[in-house]
Amino acid sequence: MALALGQWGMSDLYEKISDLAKRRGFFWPSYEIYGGVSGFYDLGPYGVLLKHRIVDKWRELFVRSHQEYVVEIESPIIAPSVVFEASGHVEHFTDPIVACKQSGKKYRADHLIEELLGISAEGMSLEEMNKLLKEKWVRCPADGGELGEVTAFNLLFKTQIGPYEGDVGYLRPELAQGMFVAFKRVLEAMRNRLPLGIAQVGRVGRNEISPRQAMIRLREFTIMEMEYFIDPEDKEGSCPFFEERAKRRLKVLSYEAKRRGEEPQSITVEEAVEEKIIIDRCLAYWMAVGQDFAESIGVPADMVVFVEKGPAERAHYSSQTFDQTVKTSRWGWIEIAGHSYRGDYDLSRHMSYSKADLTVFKPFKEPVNVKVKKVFADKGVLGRMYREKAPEVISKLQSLSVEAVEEMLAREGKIVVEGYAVPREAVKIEEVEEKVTGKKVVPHVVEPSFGTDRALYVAFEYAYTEREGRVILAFPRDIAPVQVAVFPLLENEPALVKVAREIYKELVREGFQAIYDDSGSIGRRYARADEIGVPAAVTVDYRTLEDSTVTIRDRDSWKQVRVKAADLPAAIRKFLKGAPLESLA
RNA sequence: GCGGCCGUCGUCUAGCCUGGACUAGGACGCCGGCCUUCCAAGCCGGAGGUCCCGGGUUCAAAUCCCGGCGGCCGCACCA
Repeated sequence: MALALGQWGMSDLYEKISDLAKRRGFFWPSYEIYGGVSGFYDLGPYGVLLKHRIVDKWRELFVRSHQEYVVEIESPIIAPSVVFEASGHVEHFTDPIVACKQSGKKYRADHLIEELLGISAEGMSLEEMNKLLKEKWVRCPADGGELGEVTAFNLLFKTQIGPYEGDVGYLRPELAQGMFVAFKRVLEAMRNRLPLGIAQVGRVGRNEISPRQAMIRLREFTIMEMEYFIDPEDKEGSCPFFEERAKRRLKVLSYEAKRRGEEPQSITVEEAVEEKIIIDRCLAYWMAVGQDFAESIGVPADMVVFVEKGPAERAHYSSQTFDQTVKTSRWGWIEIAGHSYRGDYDLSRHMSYSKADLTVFKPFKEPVNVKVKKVFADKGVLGRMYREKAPEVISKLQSLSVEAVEEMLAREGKIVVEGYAVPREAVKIEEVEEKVTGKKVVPHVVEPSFGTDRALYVAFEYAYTEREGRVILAFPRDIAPVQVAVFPLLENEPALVKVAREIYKELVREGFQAIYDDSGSIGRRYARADEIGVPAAVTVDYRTLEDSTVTIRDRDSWKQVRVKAADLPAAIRKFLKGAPLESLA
């Protein structure tokens, strides 16, 4: 069924899909009547249905089937600037740009430096680039005009919150920060246990400089993402379902192998972890779930490759990232997901910016008694010495570490805190026994993040089939936007039409996404249904009037079976779950 | 952002070079009717076009020129 690639010329398939998508109402460029704005796409009636099914598929695989550990939330698409300052996006999610004062042309400052001066601009600050361009008298390559200041073009969409210009807000470029910011609440609601996955489906915006590639690179799109929080000291316990997919095979291309020019290797999840190709068990496990997801939307197993990103290509927060790529006809291997090990970068940053405690208390199996040295102040002595200043001196003193106090006493025979002298006799260091019931840890995060629109396009590519001059969208049955079509054999036979309409209504009542069609010949209607990928077509014929049976026709084989009309909902349900057509009879 | 190619009913396209007879033609699709006992049959009728947008040249512009927008390809970019 999925012979799609290779069957078509390189750009051929894209053209066909693009036409079909517009013609039948799946997707098209937005704002067409005003000339269009690149980077934005509308989903039409069938496109939305298909997207819902793809999202449901993802939700089933990542959330529902792991519901003991993974929950879904929803957070706003606009955040106050501090959130993206903490996340590093305000600083890092930028390109340096410089404009010619004469022509107004804009250039990437780092590119000018690299091309005109032959100096690598990697890691340079804006000031450094600015200084360098001025020192070397770099002029506009187009007209020799003087260049302005180097500024950072930030890919975040900026807005203001409320009527005050100072209250800058940003449209989120990823969902992750919503989960990090809400982490404490969700953790509490889930009774403070790790591992904890927080998932979300939502729209994000990235103000790309020049987006192209139709639905593949958009300025606004939908992401399906999960932040999976784990105890960094308990890698084994962090992935309790690891065995379920330990033997799952993935095609992986490590950064080192890529540099050596090697091909991706087929390897099991277990082996990839043992051989340290994937640095974390959870990362590997969720990659395997990602593999399942790709296959569930119709991508053949060997058309999915996980490609590791190199140190310079990785995002600022990541210590290992794999792009989950899928082969497409026009754009080659495209990324449908990123799988990142984000460590504790995000939570640590939010802790320092917000001052909130985002650690997780990790109880020991049994409380441990530990002997610790503590600094005690003799309040009597200090009280008499410092009077009303005494409480401050005492608290300062006790905030010092035991080591610092011991060191100072040994060296000077007294302690000086913030200019207050504390004599030796006012300080006591004692060893006390304390009961410790656990410790606080900052969780690490594993993040699988999927682009929904890309998944939708990829599903389209692998579904697109031509047979005998007809187009069939052979989506996996359970993601088909419309599930069942109902036809009377002839359109001008009132008895057939009446029964067919009743059956259609019954199927709608039963919760199916169905269409009714009585226009044109029966063959034409089958063809129409094939073109939007309806897996099952029910036909009411003369025999229906005699014995209340109807035929079900399979989109992919064009074969039919006859079933009792009363059994239709159950039969269709079974069929959509993958039962062979013959088993329905 | 740079360079190349391109932009005509819903879709694909003819016309553009060589301006006028274009009331912009066709095919498919769509809608209505007839016919039809299972795979885009046939017949009849119908709807549907800012010829991407703006400006210029001309008596006259889908057609020539300029600018913009959008698309595709290559380079760059894509935490």
